Amino acid sequence: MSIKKTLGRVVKSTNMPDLTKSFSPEQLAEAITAKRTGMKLTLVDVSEALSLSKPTLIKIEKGDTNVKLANILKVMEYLGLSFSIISDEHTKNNNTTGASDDQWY
Amino acid sequence: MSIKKTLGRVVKSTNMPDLTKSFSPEQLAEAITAKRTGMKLTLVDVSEALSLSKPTLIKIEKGDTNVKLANILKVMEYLGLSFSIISDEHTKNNNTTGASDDQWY
DNA sequence: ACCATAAGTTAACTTTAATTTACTTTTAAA
DNA sequence: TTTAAAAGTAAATTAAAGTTAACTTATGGT
Repeated sequence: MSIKKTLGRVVKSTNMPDLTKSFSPEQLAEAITAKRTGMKLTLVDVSEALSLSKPTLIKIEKGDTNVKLANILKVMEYLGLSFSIISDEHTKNNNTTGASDDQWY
Repeated sequence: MSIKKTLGRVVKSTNMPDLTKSFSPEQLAEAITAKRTGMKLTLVDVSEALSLSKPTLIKIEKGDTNVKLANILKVMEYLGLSFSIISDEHTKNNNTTGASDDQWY
């Protein structure tokens, strides 16, 4: 990690988005950028710490989903973010038969 | 989608994992498999509906994180699953300076 | 206005995920 | 216990993600 971190001026410092809402890629991107800037880390700080290239990190922070999950999880873990899984219960019922045994959804 | 879906016998029908637990790739994999089997869909059903190859789907259901996020999201959306983002607040404090302005985390 | 630092872009290249096809194994219904 | 459908695996090819390195564009402090 770079020594200059403590000397660095305060950068943009994006506001934290509402994390209770259900997921969207843009929202994840915002959360990551907000966390990183809030912790006063540069893209290079993170990219060096995680051995991840800067272009990939930027793709992640732009909400591009054409990125390996592994890389996104590395970044999230490093910044103290994580997912939880939500099951949209009883919403879509595309059964042709109407059979309804053994179903919890 | 295959016509034989209504004729198919009931497959494994894995139990739904506890989604309140903190996120792990394995848990996501379990949730996806549980949802799919609960909806009585085969891997080929899903793979055809989403134009996604069977090997990739299997990687996802095995918890392999070397998969594009886009593909995982396609599957989740189709099955009625989604993420929410969690911020582990006030947990890791790796400041060297102790400076604490402009920080919400 | 200057200047250093961070952010973002681009192109050539490397690595690897994803597909295709075919095959093997497992599963459960008849 | 046969047997057809589903799950899982493997190898070869294709498509695309990831890296590197150099460059351009912001951004903010002095």
